[in-house]
Amino acid sequence: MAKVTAATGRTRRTDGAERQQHILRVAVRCFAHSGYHGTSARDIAAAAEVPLSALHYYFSNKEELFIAAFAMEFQRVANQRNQAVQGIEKLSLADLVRGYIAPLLDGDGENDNRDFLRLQSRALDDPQVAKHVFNRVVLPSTQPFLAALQGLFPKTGRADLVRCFRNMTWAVGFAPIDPLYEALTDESPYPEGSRKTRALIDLMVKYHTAGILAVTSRTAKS
Amino acid sequence: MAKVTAATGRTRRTDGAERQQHILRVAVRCFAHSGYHGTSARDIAAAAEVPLSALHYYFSNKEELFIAAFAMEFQRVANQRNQAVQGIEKLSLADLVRGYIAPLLDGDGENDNRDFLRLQSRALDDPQVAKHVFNRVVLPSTQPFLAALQGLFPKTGRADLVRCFRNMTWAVGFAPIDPLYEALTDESPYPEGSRKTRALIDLMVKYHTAGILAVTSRTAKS
DNA sequence: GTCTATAACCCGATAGAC
DNA sequence: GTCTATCGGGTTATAGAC
Repeated sequence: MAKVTAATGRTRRTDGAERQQHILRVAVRCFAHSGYHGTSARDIAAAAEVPLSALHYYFSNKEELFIAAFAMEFQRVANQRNQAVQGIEKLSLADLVRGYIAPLLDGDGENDNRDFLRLQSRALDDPQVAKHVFNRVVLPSTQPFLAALQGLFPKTGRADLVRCFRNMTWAVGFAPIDPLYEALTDESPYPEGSRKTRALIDLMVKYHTAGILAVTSRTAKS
Repeated sequence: MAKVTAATGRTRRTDGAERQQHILRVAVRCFAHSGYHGTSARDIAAAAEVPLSALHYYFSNKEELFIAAFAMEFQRVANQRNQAVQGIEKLSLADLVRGYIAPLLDGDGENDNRDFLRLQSRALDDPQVAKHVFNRVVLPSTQPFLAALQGLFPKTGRADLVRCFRNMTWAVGFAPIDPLYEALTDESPYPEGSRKTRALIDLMVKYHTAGILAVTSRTAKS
């Protein structure tokens, strides 16, 4: 409603680039909560306290806004991941898996990653959006992990390694936001406190390390 | 558009119950493809070649239509699953995992389960719909599997077993419809032919059996 | 660059004839 | 039970004043 602050009489954010960032951050929250089709541009404009036309000025349409918001959020998490993995010279499988999983589950201290995880699942809402997002943003960032995995298991076919990688991706992506986990255990799926976070990370690392090992150990026939 | 067949001059389906079923089947396809918010009631009516008001006559509103469509599809798959598991007296972990995974991936001969898997992911589109669908339909059907798992690993905490179960669920649910698998391998994520289907089932059984074993083998500390 | 106002269209749901 | 027609309100996107 009120798009003007009492103090200045001007709009909430004065600098253009900063306002653009502000819109993106709000868009992440809105899209993460209600999905692509479930969020209207008006919802985002209202939540960001900017007029609707500002969204179309900075981002040509709703689809581009979603992709920009997703790309920003994905890059933030990818940076955390890169920090976690770099510096380790000779990676073990467990280190590699932990390097992928841990940043997703314990955040960076300031903001947790629930909105990112939800947003990632929301990218599937629309087939065209999903195609753009996966091809432009997600796909390139998978190459380092897959290359490292292939380096550890040179005799395993790439398709099988991709299956393993995606098993891990989907499971970790939904674990902290799983509505059924809550219904089945009466606990939040998102771990509260560093102790529970560490326990969940350890569980996931154990599970997926063992899964990958089981698939790669005998690659030929069943 | 044309809601009337040339031959009879009457609407496409004459019997009421049959028409209701027809609408449900079409709704599954539509919702599976475009999601809850991405599919309009008009889309479904047009695809089913019935007037829009027929949807509101048989199902009071869009949300109930989605839940009915989901419940029908879920029950079909649950029946396949029960057939696969029953008759096995003393289940091994691998049998249990295979009993869960195989029906999802090889269908029942007539129709494959891709629409079901997509529909399942679409149930997350709207928080309220997700709550209804998970609590009313999905949650009760998980009890037999979880109870059997707990029977195999009585010393492991229930929360950890639920984590394992959901790791498997998410991974298997998205493996056959994963857009990134296609982008990374240039192959369809849905296995074509019985040979590839068997290979995928074997891979998934191996992966998740090993994952569950790794988590349950030492339950105390890392 | 930033706003208001509005165009052009689509949505779910229902009234009421048959 | 089944249809057509429509209501009231929502949507994305843009035109045009400032």
